[in-house]
Amino acid sequence: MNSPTAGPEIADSDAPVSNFVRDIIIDDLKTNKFGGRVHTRFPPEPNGYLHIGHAKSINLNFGLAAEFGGQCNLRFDDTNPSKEETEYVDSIIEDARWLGGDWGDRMFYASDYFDQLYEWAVQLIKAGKAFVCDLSGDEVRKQRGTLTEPGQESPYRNRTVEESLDLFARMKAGEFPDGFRTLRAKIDMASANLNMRDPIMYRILHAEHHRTGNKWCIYPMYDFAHGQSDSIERITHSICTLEFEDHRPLYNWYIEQLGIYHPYQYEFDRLNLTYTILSKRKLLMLVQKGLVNGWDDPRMPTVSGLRRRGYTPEAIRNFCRRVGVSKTNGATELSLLEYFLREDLNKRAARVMAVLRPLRVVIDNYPEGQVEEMEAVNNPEDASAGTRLVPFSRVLYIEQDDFREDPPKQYFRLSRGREVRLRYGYFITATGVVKDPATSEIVEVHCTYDPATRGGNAPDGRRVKSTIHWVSAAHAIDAEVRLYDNLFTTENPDDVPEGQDFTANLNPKSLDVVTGAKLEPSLRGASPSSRYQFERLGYFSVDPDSTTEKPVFNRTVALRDTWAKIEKKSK
RNA sequence: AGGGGAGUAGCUAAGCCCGGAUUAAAGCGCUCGGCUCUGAACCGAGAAAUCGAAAGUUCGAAUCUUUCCUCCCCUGCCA
Repeated sequence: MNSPTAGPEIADSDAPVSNFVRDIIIDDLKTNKFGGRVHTRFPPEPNGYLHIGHAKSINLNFGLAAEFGGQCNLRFDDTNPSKEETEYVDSIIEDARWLGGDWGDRMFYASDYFDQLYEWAVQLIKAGKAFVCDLSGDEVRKQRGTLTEPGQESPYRNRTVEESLDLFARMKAGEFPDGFRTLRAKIDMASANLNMRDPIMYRILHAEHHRTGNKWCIYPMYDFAHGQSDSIERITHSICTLEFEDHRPLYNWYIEQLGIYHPYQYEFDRLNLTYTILSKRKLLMLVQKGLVNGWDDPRMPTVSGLRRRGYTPEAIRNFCRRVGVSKTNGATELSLLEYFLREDLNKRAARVMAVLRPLRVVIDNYPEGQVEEMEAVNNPEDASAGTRLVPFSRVLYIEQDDFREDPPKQYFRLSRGREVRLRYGYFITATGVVKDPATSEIVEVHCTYDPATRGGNAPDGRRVKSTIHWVSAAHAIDAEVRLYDNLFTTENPDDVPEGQDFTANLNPKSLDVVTGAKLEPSLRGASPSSRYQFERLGYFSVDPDSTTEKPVFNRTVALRDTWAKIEKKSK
């Protein structure tokens, strides 16, 4: 039985998990580096939907702010109008909020700062730290050098401040076509860090921006926008992923040259999950090619997909906390995520009986036309969930898997001559089967019941080895149930033979639509997105496609299945 | 000698900065047992780590030094 009070292990599970970013913050608080402030930000680019990797970042950034009494902003990194759309910002807001992100009124856009960024660019030109470059994209690439060789300085590098100022103003005024000129920082073409080889600050892009419309035809690069945005928002700890480590010197350079408030960047490892792809580009490809049914397909690792699948924000949050934050790149096992899902659902999901693949059971000695209402516990983990009544009658459905004509050893369920318990019902014993003469498939099982075992207990104390679930045929609701399996068949979907891509590892059996499922009548009118445990099967939630006439359930995750393991081993 | 990161049980990951108080945490996974009207949950036990390798410093090294190995990131006018 579960204890009603929070035990030590529950307190432990809420305790913050030590990580290096947190340690840095604790240090900074100790040395009063930011006057006791902790201010983070979650900075998605609105060019795709959020996925569970972003959830890790959200959890880190908002979690750290909350733990130390600070704040966390939501900021859209929207400096590239050609890839960004309002559909994405809407979904990001919804998803980040669903995950528990609370940014108060601090929702910003890098595009809010375009005017300021432009002024800062002018400031750097005036200081001789930036210049307008007339080189084409190809030429810039050629002159950049390689990993082992230094680059060459642009012939425009030493043009006068006045000329650069004039040209930059004309870039802004729209006098030049896309890609015709750029504004570049004057740093060091010989730097071993490619990001420091006179990086481009602004490029010409005659594209409509989702927020600023046609006001601008020059847009700042990420590097010239991100740190300054952090600075404007007085961010203390700017936490990003590992691939930006190389950018940190540039992040610092801009801030130092500008002489503005200095936030500090720290990098952590992005989340990888086995059997899962977490790349916006690849996820977008799955959507665009119709390999899944949209961003919120329940097989997708997107936040909207997980939500539709039936995940809870708490489960995701606990997972993120447990997975930790470090700088090692590896892949977390999907089973860890599923563990936290089941842990949460076990506490909150009402139990209910549903039969996915029905097999008719006729109880020969049960009075025809009789119906009894059996009392069933809604949630053994939560006494306050109460009980409900489930109708019992002469003809029932049980799971096809729960009857075997030739039971293997260790199979405890129903077979001819064996007695099992119908949960909250009666003990029944199988007496015979009816087969389809054409296919010799079992279509019906005949049983007898023991009237003394009503409710599921034998007064003589005799035991059965198994309890199975059932639904009264006359009272059952028909439903569609969608069973999901991993979207990919391999732990690392990117592990493919030469010349193929990750789609080669797509699991053809990732979706199994069961149309003839039978549900107990209490499920009638179950509200959208509500969650249940179908006893002995798993956790299920109502899909948005569901209607009163045609209920649709998603299997969120199956229950752990020891029998499946035993069966597999004996094969 | 391009630069930047990382290597602790199957996975994730504490500890490393400030060497000894840890028998090198913990969770997941795995194995076994108990309990049970869900083969679930729960409870208990267990296996599992030459701390990437080697050498050095030291009374003492996962922690300090050196060398080596492996993996990841960087040559977008993407973020």
